Amino acid sequence: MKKHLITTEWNEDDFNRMFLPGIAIDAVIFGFHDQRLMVLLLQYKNTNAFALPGGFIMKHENGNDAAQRILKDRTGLSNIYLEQFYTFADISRHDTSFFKKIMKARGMKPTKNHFLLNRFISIGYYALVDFTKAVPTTDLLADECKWHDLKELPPLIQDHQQIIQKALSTLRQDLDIKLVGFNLLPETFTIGDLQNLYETILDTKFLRTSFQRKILNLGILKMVDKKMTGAAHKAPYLYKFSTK
Amino acid sequence: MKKHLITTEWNEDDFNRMFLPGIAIDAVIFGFHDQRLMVLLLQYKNTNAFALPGGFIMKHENGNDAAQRILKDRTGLSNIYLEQFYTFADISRHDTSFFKKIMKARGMKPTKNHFLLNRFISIGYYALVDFTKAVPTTDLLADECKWHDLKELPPLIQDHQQIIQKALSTLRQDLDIKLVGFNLLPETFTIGDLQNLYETILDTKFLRTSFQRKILNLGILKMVDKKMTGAAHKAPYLYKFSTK
DNA sequence: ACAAAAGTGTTAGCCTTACACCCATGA
DNA sequence: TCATGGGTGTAAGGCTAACACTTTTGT
Repeated sequence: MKKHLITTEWNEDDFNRMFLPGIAIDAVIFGFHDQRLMVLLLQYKNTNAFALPGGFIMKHENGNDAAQRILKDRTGLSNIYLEQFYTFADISRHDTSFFKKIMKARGMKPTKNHFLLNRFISIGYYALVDFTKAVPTTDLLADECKWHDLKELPPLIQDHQQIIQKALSTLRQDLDIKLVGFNLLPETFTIGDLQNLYETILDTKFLRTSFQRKILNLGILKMVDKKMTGAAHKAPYLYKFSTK
Repeated sequence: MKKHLITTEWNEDDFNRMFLPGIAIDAVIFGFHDQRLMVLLLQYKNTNAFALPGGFIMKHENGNDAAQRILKDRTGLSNIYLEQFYTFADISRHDTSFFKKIMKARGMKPTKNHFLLNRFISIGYYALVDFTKAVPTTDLLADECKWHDLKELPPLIQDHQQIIQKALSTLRQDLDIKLVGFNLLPETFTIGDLQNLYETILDTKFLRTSFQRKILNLGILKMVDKKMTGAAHKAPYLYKFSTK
C-alpha cells in the first residue's frame, strides 16, 4: 500500500527517497461563506501555530500534480481551480523552530541535516473551491484543518502571512481578467451572491444596478430558474456559469 | 578571490557546497532595438544549442538576489527591472543530454548523481533592460552571449522555448498594468519610440493620435526637450519617465 | 398595504476611436 | 514648397456611475 500522506512513522530516509529536497508547495485555499472570504489552515498538535496546507513534490511527479494532490488530500476535491502565483525563496524563510517542535512532539529525531530542517523554497499556489463541497481533512501531523476568516487570521508560522497576502493580491488581479470568481460559488447563484463575493474579495462596494449590467453584459452567465427563498421580496433569478 | 562565475575548474563538490540542489534560475532578458524585441541567449561551445542565461541560488543567498547577480553577470547592469513570472517544475524538463554533452566537451565528469544532472525545477524571471546600456557577457561554459530577435529564435535546449513564451505573455499582461515598458527604452524617448515598443510587444497597431493622448493622460511622462534629429519633419518632444 | 430586494430605463460623464487639420523641419 | 512625421481639435460610440422607477414576494 502506498503511503500518500506524511505519517509519523516516516523516518529521514523515507523523505529523502520520495521527495525533491529543499522544495515545498504551499497552498492558499480560498472559500466563500457567509459574506466572508475564508482560508483553510492547519493547526499542529501541541502548538499554537497555524500553517498553510502544504507538501512536497515526489521525485517522479510534476509540480502542478503535486499541488493537485495536496489539495485533494485537504479538501477531498479533484479538478480544483488552481493557480501558481509566486515562489518564495528568501533565506529569512529558513526558520526551523517550528518543525523542530513538531518533530519532537511526534517522536521524530531532529537530526542535523534532516530533510525537514534544511532551507526550503516554497512554490505558492492559490485554489478556489466551493465552500459547500470541500471537506477539510486533517493530516496526521496536524490537529485540525479548518476554515478561517481572512480578516481574523490566527498567528501563522514562518512567512505564511505574507504568502496569503500575495495570494490575495494575485486573486484580486485575476478576478476581472480571468473571471475566476465563479469557482468560489455553488453551481447556481444569484447576481447578488456574486456581487457579495466581488465586494468581499476586492473590499469595495459596487452599485447594485451597474454591477448587474456589467456582469450580464459579459455574456458568460446563463439564467437557470427562479429562486423561491421565502424571503419577503421578489425572488431573484439563479444563474449558472456558461463556458461557451 | 571569490568564484562568482561557473568555471570549468569546478568539480562536483564545489557545486554541492555552494548551491541549493535541484533549483535553477532562468532569466529571459528583453531588450528593444531597431523595432524588434530581443532576447539575450547563450550559445554553448561545440554545440548548436542555445539557452537562456541562468544559474543557481547560493546557499546563503535570497532567490531574488541570485537573479540580480545572474543579470549583472550577463549584462553588466545593476538594479535591473526584474519580475519573477513562473516556476517550471514538470518532470519532462529533466533532459540531461545537453548538460552531458557540455560537460564532456569541458572535461568534466558526468558522474551519475552529478549536481548538474539531477532533476531541476527552474524559477523564471524576466528582465527589461536598456539595450544601449547592456553589455552582453559570456560565461566560461558558453561560446557567446548575444541578442536574438524574438521572432527568429534559434533552436533552444529543454523547455526554454516555452519559458520565453510564458515570459512574453506575462510581459504583455504587465505592460498596461504595471507600466513597465519604459525600462526597455533609454532615459529619454519620444512618444513615437514608445508606440513602436508597445506595438512590437503586443503585436498590434495603435492609432498614433489616440496612443499619444492615452499615454500623456496617464500623467507619468515629463517633457524634457526638443529633439533635433535632422530628419525632414517636425522635431518631436523628448519625454522622461516620471516616478512622481 | 407595506417593506425589502430584484430588475429595468434613462441620463451624464469619461475614455477610446476615428479622422481632420495645423506645425515644424530638411531636402 | 513639398513631403514627412509630430501635435492638437473635435465628434461619435461604448462603458460605467448615478438615480428614478417598476416588479415581486411575505408579513
